[in-house]
Amino acid sequence: MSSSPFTIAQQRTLKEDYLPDYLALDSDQARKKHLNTIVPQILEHEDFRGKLGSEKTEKDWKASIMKYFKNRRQTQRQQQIRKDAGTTLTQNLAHDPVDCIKAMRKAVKLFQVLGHENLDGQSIFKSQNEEKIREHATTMSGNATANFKKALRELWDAEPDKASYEAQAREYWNVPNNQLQFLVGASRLFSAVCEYKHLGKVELMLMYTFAREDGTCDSGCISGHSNTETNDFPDEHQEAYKTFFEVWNQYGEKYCKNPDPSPQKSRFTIPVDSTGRPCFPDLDFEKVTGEELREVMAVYFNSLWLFAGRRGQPTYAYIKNSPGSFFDCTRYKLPCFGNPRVQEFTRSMVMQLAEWLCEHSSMSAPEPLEFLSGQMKDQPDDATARVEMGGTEGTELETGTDDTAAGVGMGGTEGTESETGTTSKGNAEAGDILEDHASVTEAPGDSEGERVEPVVRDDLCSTMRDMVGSGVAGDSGTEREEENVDKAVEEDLGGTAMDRASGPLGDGGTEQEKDETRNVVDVGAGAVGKTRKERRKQQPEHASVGQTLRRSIRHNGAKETKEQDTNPTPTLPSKRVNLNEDSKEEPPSKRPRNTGNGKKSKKRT
DNA sequence: TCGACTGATATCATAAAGTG
DNA sequence: CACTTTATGATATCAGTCGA
Repeated sequence: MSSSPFTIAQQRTLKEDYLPDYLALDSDQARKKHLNTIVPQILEHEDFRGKLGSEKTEKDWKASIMKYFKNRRQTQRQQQIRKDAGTTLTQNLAHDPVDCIKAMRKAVKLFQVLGHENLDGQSIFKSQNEEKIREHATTMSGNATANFKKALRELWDAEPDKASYEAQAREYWNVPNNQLQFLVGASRLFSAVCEYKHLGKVELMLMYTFAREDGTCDSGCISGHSNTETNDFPDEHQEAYKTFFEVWNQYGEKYCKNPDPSPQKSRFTIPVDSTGRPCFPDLDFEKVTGEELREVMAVYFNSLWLFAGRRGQPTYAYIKNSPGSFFDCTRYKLPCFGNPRVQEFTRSMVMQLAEWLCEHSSMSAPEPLEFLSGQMKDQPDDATARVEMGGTEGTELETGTDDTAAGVGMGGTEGTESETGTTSKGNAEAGDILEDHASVTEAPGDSEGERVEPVVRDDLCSTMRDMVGSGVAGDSGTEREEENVDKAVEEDLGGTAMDRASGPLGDGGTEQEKDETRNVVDVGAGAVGKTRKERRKQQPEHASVGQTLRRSIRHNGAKETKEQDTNPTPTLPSKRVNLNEDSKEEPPSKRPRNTGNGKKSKKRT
């Protein structure tokens, strides 16, 4: 019954053209008189005349129209009553302890960005094949809910191309986004803590500085107020804040700034043949150290992997277990295979494989090794696989700003992580993102190769003000713009992940030179990363109210910036509580209370 | 044991129509 | 006209299952 008898256009006409005047009248008599005037007009309106269904007589339609207005009047009245009676109640909702507790719990999860939800190939597979899995589940006996998991397991086990899913999973993993998530979480937590009132009246402000791999720092603050009406400190004391901010920036940069991110060029290069296929370089094994050999090999496989149109990095484990799925075993009889960066792949195995590659996969070889094409084959520009690799790990390969770049989202090699602990490039920063909607004029895409995931969501119900500096601390403090993040660019959430594993040295990926004509791959000769599997993904959450984020993106020492890539990554697997959904949520104070009537949940949008 | 995921169910706001 | 009833949509919550 809630479905309107009128079409969308008719509803719009009623609502926009006629309703305001009707509701503006202040007496029943005036409304009645007005109604008698407008109903005939409406029936003659181009959206209505001849467009009202035959299921009702004209008299009935006239009654429906009148009813529409009367119902609206009734709704207006009830809302007014509610408002009058519950002004304080509404206020209290913002401070509802239960809501606050919930917010805090969610925030805690957010802070556990690194500790939740191992996002792996299977979860990607699940998200992309939900229907298929569901169908499969229905064919099984027993509990449907439980069957979903069984079905998933079965289909996943049977999936021949797990590697591509694994590669995709790696893309959802990067530090900049973790930083954003941290801010979202902090913002929400501050709000919840302040509103919970367990601390009584409270004012909070968190100053932060994040380091970016391109040498810049990203500073800002988060505020929380027990009274949401309270101004942020930076607003109320702009000069003082500006002064403080300068000092803070100096402090933050002192301790957060990363070492020179310039790439370390290697003395080795990965040659590329006329078709763009990377070939194994001719090496003098007498002059190559074991570590260098591993590195060269790793980069070579990365290049080859990308050349095949695959994403991420080679999934060595899967390749090893199912070589036939990844290359033509009849043509290429590798003596052994494994991740050259891990010690489990022994020195002798590395040598064995290197010798084989030198013989069978060099520029002079008739049939150099080639991976079977992956699902990215249709993506342009990846033939040369972003071959510029200044640094060490394959991470450099993914520095392309273009989402179509094959080398997207490569963290460390599978099971590999930088031992430097420094995060990789991909400065798809919250700031960048948020700056978009904060209307900051200064181009924020301050890092190259950044993989900007437009993960802006409106879940940051706080306001975010960016302070974009260009080397002068706090120099733009007055440029703050406040804008409800609800209005923020909301893109595909796919990119909430980030590469965690970074190149051991240099992270030269930031130095990507997109010279498509280059036909060699510079191989960084950095140290081999240690193995450690840490692929995790944070659960997106929404921020709550009552606090403000201010950020300052500092570009000190940043190299030439590139246009931020706004292409969303492949869609992040939709979750029951996903960002999109969450992001639609309004702050408790504004959010309409839960509605529902016991019907089955409909597919969420 | 706990957290995550699922489908099922409960709750509430809203809109259209019915009733006195 | 005011109020009630009915239907629907959206979201929260619950219980069962699985895996770490």
